[in-house]
Amino acid sequence: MPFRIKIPRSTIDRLPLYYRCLNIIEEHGIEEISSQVLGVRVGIDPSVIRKDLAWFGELGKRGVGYNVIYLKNAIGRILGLDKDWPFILVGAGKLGTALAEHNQKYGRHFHLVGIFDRDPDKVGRRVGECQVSPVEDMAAFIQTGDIKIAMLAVPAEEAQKVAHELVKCGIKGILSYAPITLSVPEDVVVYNADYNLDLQRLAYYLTNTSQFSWGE
Amino acid sequence: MPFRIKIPRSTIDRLPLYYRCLNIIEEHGIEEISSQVLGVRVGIDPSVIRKDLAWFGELGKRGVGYNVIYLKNAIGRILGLDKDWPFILVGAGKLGTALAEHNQKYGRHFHLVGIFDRDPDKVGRRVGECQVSPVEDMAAFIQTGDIKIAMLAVPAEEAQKVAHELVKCGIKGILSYAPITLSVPEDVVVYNADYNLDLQRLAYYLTNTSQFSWGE
DNA sequence: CACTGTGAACGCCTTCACAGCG
DNA sequence: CGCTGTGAAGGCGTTCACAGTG
Repeated sequence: MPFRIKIPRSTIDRLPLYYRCLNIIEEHGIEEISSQVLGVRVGIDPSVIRKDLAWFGELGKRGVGYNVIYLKNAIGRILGLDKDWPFILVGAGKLGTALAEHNQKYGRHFHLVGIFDRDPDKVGRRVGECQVSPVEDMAAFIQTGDIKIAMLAVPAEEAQKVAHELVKCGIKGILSYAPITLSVPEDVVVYNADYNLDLQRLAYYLTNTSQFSWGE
Repeated sequence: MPFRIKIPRSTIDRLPLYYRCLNIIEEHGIEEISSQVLGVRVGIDPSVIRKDLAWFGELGKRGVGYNVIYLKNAIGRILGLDKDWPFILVGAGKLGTALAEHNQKYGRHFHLVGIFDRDPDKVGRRVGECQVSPVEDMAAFIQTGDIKIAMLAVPAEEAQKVAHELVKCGIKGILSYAPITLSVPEDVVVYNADYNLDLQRLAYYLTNTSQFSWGE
């Protein structure tokens, strides 16, 4: 159910924050929540929340607030979390390995189904619930499995080449831990998870000590 | 050298992208670069780059472009990378451990100087170049070392409590891998590195296949 | 002549205030 | 009466076009 109108990117970026928060609120057994209270929890202005949600219809009840479970599910559907997203990991180094094992705990809607590495020493190793496969098998795997998402945790030098190959195989979304800007076609989405970027942004705010600012 | 005027957050968010790119360009031995060419490399519109840089003075030469090394250093200074940033890691689980070991390779301006964990089994273990210390030692360590940055890689349940403690000890910037929204005072900056957020945002764009969008 | 620096126009997100409903 | 949904106002970053300069 793609949406006709163009939703602001900033809205989309916030939806996962709401979603994450609603999960916790649900666990607390709370059934209704106002944009006010939710706002405090996620650190976002209530009117922003209402505007964000309004893009997708009337999700709340006037005079009452939002039903926690209903809203959570609605946002889930909007984000596309009503289906399962298989994804692969390229690069089974230290970071890649950790990501793979870490994933077990959290990913409810995202399932790591394959790990690939160039290094023959790593191939065959068991990492989390997968076994590392040689990159040569990657293309076929992506295509037969209809995989759309890839995590990229290879060294800078290889990242662009790998990204290019991923795209060629049909990958449409890349979460990249590589410390370079990837060049990809317009219909492919890249998110940058290189944490040095965030550290540097932190450094800026700590250096220029105004009373900024707030996360995400 | 804090800046008087309020620089747009979006500008600050892009500076590390420029910086990262300029490092690579420098390695290629290129000496001058135009906003045009840099724009292609970082995937950002040239006029945005010029506007961003203009906040900090006249960094380029009209008719010529930007001197790569000079610009790199200028951005480095702006971000506060002319000094070293020691930081600590809290949480020596799978992810924390990987981050610690990964850090060796990249961090030029950020140095991991301490790792803390509650679990006695993990305390004493060697991770990267540090040894895991008990959380009880954390407060003293932060204060005597005048540490300002912390990476947070503890389970969701503990994250808020730990964050609170970090702030109390004088931490001003947190890079959080915990899957919750941290509540911190206004003068503390939090960046969210929980990759489930990014995966969900990816899922949105893949579900609502317009010809969006672009990374970072 | 090439490319930066910049004021002005534009467009978009956020803020605000209140109308609409339960 | 409380809180959402929403049009209108405002603020802010981006885009544009060109003046400025080596």
